[in-house]
Amino acid sequence: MTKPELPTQYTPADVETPSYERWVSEGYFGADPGSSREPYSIVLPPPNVTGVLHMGHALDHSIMDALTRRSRMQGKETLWLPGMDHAGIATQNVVERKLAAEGLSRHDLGREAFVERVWQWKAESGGQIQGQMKRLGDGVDWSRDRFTMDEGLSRAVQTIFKKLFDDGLIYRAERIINWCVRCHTALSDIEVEHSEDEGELVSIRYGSGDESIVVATTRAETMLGDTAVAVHPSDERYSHLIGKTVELPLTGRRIPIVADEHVDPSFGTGAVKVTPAHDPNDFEIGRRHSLPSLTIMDETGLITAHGPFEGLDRFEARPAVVAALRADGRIVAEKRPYLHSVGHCSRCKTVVEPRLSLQWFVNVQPLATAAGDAVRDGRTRIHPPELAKRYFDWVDDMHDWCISRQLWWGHRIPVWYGPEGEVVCVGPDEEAPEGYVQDPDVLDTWFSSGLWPFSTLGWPEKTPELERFYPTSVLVTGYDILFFWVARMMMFGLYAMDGRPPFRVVALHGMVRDQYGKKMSKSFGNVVDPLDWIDRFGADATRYTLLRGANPGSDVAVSEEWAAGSRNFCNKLWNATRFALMNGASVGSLEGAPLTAADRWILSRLQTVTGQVDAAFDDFEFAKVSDLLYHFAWDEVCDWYLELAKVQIQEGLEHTRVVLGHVLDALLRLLHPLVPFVTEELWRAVTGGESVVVASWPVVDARLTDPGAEKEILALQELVTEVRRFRSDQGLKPGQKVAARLGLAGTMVAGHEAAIRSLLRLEAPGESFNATASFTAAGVSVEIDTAGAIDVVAERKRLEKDLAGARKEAAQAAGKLGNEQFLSKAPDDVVAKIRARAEQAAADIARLEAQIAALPSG
RNA sequence: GGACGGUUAGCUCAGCGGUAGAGCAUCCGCCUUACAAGCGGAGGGUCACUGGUUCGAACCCAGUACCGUCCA
Repeated sequence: MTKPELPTQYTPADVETPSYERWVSEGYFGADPGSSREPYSIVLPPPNVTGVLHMGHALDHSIMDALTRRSRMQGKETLWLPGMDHAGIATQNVVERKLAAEGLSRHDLGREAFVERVWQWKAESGGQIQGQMKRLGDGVDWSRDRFTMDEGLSRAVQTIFKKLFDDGLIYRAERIINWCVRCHTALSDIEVEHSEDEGELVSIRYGSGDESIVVATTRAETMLGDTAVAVHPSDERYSHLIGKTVELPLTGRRIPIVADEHVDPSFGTGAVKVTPAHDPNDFEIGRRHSLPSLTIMDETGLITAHGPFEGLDRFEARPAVVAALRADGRIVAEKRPYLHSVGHCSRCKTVVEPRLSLQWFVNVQPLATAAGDAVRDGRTRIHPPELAKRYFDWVDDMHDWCISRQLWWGHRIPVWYGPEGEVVCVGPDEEAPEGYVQDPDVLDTWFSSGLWPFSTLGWPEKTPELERFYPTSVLVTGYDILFFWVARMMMFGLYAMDGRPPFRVVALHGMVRDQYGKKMSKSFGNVVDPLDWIDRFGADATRYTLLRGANPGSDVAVSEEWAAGSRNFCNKLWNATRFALMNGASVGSLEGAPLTAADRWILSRLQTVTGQVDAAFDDFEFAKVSDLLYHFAWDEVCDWYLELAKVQIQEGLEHTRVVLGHVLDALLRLLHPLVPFVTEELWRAVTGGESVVVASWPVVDARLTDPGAEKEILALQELVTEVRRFRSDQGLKPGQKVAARLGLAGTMVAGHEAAIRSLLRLEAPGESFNATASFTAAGVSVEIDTAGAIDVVAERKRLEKDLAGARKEAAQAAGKLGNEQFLSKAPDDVVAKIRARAEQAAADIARLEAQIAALPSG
């Protein structure tokens, strides 16, 4: 077949989109549950329907793509299943903002029309990330694309809700929950982000005279809702007050002083105000002492009742209350600014308000225990294992999960209320009784994404997909969401699938950071857009940059320079292949070919590298995989073998073309999972094959391992490097040819004269040959006619540096060998190694001293 | 306050008991017919600190300091 002439530079934009489209249209990424091959499956952590691709996704996806592409090449029936979640709060916010621009609120539309609007938004502008995933090259099975609000997945949600409800694991209760006054909804603990913020600490005197007590608070306005003051029962300072009442300032109410074990007597004054309706700890104290709960704030954060404060926002009420207390002489101390931990809504960053509210909860205790046990007994392996402790810390101390959200976009809670207060949970295909009204709330988005590993495979139906691909082989995600999302999938998976966990392995990666290891943030201005890199450097370079830094569980620092470096690497592959093709490289049988030492060396190295790459892949060591292949490709294939091959081709060794083809074929296949586009282009050119996507993964051929050839080429490299150093020190231009006499007879590199002369640009000595410099390198005596006086100073410097190195070496070795303890206690092979080193050093010293002595003076 | 991780070349990181490594950056020299997105060469580190274990410690142990992350 004819092979296309390649341009001198790789242009990713020319090949990426057509390649991707061809892969999809050929159906390479489709998974067949009916196949008899070994299954391998990964579900994509569903991005938000509102989301766009960021570097975190790019890393996550590059890893999954590398794993599934390799698995596919290994002949496994590989499923990588894509999809999105409906992102309740985020999506509702987006659509509400659009409505606001039209001067409308969701209430103007009503629930049904609003939800219709959200679907319309999704159809028009949701899921941008899917197009971006294609740019990155994600080999997902698009025919199995799922969305958490789809009919099937909604059915899964309703099914598991009903099951949990019937098992008594879902209940409704009035509790203190995290309330976002902007999103107007409850949040679970994990949707709250804590930060150290500046606030104030105000100490307030309650009561008067002997019967007064000082409490401190950072939320002064909540005193309006206080229903007690609590002290520790054994705190002698206050024992006389326990059981009495004090007057609550500004309100005229009298509130009791109660004794509670949970009060820390060493904190502040040792007395705490108790606001059961607005603080989780106070709520518990209130429960223990049967205190009333007074709600003093509405759901938008405005103070309700209490005279002058009515209608004030909580942050306006705070100074107003403090001012009123001050006027009343109640303020004992004020600390401002006062640093303390404040919770914020993870979606909109508004300060979260603890609020007493009637909500639905999952009793997680039995589920969390099972989730912990699955990892403890090894059914699911967390990688790297150090992170398992964090997982245990989380699942072993999990609080009940608040799952109701006061939103319209999401899975509506399948609970209906009857006219007499009846409560029924309605399963799929069931009808609520006539006259019943459905709960208005929807479920937390995590409730549906917690079902992802099996709802996407068709659960609750017993589908072939579920049978074949569950449990999934590996979950790839960042360690930052190990606690909530992973734990939730584990809980639901074990619960729904008869104790079978959803993944065999959880492989965790870190966060993507900038070149100084700083977190990427909009406010810091160091955010890199992966699409910008894909445009400028190519998808392969973007992926390679991320994978090259991806050590298990640790963060990845990236910069533009490294992306450029990755692009350069792709270009190197391009040009190496171009060279090979220009020289007729092709795949074929090596059987019976007159392989040279160089051929046997590169083939041997290929086996070693293949084995190392496999091991690293199996351990999710993507940085190592990348590094191994980078060095093999660049340093060994390009820098050495191609140069040696030039000589062989010139000598008419035809089989060299096959060796070139063989090595490139394997190298490109090994690299394909990391850099799919450039390898596809080149592999097709070299082999004429259909696609590297469906090519087989290289396997180690132990027969090609050749330690003898490796040693021989190592010696050759040593010699060439030494002579290059001499040339460089002597200011001989790389391209400048000089005459040299080489004492190769009897050395390990005796058969490589042509290669040595070619690599070093050394001509055979002519009649006028006059050695102006001579030295020994790798056991070979080298005499060079530099066609003029040599730079004696440079030469002396070079030799003396080597001599100093050899002397240091000799001293170190002698030190060890002179130590009785070392000789008697160190293993024999170590002692032998040191002895050999001492002998080598001694020989080097003698040789170098002689060379220095032989230098012309001056 | 608790837990975990980190501290190795200018930057980002490997190495985890037997001669300190890589990429990028730096310096010098080269357009040598695959590649200047390249080629050849060079410089650069009391492996945070203090003790301990060991014939031998960047590596194991203890403590200290600083940084980071999560939880409270």
